[in-house]
Amino acid sequence: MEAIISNISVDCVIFGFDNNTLQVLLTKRELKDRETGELLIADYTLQGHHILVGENIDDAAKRVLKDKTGLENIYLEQFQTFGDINRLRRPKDQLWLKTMYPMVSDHVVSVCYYSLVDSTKVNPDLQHPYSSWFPVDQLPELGFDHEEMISMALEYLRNKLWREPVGFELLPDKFTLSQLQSLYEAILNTEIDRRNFWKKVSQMKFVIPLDEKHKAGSRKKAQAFIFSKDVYERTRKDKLTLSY
Amino acid sequence: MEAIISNISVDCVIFGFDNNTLQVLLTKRELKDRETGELLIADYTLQGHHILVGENIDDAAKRVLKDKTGLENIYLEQFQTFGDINRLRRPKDQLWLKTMYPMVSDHVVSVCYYSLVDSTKVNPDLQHPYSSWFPVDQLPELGFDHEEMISMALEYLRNKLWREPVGFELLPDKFTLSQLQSLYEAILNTEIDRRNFWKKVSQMKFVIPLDEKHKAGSRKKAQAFIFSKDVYERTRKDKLTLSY
DNA sequence: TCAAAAGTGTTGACATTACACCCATGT
DNA sequence: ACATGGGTGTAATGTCAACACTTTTGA
Repeated sequence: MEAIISNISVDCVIFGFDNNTLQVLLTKRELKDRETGELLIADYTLQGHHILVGENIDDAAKRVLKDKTGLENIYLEQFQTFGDINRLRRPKDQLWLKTMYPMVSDHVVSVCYYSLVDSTKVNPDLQHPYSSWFPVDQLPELGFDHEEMISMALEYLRNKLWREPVGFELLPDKFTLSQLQSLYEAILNTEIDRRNFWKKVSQMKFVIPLDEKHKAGSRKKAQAFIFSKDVYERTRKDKLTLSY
Repeated sequence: MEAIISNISVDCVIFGFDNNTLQVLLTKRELKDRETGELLIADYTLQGHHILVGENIDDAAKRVLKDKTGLENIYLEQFQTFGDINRLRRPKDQLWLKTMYPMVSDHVVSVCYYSLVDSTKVNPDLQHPYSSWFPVDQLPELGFDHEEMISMALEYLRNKLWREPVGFELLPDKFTLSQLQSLYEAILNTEIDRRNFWKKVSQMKFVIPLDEKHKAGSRKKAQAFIFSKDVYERTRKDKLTLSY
């Protein structure tokens, strides 16, 4: 077992997309009284871990992700560091820490990342028996300050989606326009006109139509598309306007 | 002297606006050989400090700001945490740390903030004899990874300026439209048509014309404006579009 | 009187929005 | 045959970019 740095951790908000809903991967946290068997704590937390001695924080986040999803080389972005001295001070969190990690410092600063994964590639049940997906708008009870982390991650994701084509990270390599549209609708929590969305997307040179057709649960077969990061990088123009 | 947490620090990129230029406040770092008097290190760094035991990281940033500028309640935003194990590994930085702070950990994670100040309210020479303002596009040699921090802070500031009216933090309470315009031009590094800018700004209900006239170095007196945060908060509508 | 900055409107191009019908296919 | 989602065009509106002349006033 490698040595941890006890006052710095990383937490990962792992987003996936399924059933036309934006989901978050959470891990169950349970604590029973040793004698009575009474459930003292039963809630969920994000995936996180302390950083190791000699480990970059970005690498710590990648490690957590690999451990919990089995995935590597996925979209990962640091969005905020939580360093309030009271962030672990709720009684149930104190109870959890005292019981499970008695040696860990009382003031842990957590560097938070969000990552976007193609949820068809993750099988949380196999990877980690206590993990499961929850829709972002129907979260269970959460430990620590993880609810705040998720809502802040979502805010960052929304802002990012608005400016950069990160949504594709959440879809399989090949996708249809309606999948893409419902992804945008789910993340931005809005409705989009299908024809206008089509028009917008067809201007994006980096969304490339394939010859293939997809029978994505629909009656009529829909055209499949892929996202080309390469084309995106080459054709991006950093427009600046004055608009707020 | 209060106890510090040796592996966590905050660094502040303090932006000001003067001479129609976006400026950064930097502190001189000098190290001379004790015997020969030879200058071993002569460069600049950001303002930073380790967090104290029992101190929130946001409060640590406020403390650094207060110490270096004398100002309180100013715009401050956490933008990124630097946690690479090699970030302090350049020979001159190692020499500096070994000489000045021999007890400090080798792996310091730094939580970075940028702040926006009305530079007319700061007198860095009085506040701190080794501090001075530098235009962001004419930086001196910098210690540690502070050059990267500044360029990342600038990126975050640009994105923010695009979406929210933070620029006013850099101006005196009363300002003219040409001051505001040259602020936008300096930060976004672009030229803006004066008439279009005027049109845009006059739609912003939170930029409020005063009866006063200002003789801001110009021949003709210009109208003075103030920014109302209150009006902004009440009239903001979070528009979402699909545009990148 | 003139140089330098302030103040102001119009037009064309482009982007966004709203909206309705036909098509292909699996049931 | 029909229900479901796929595919497409047009008109109205709003926003952005380009552009030139007059006014004020300090030197």
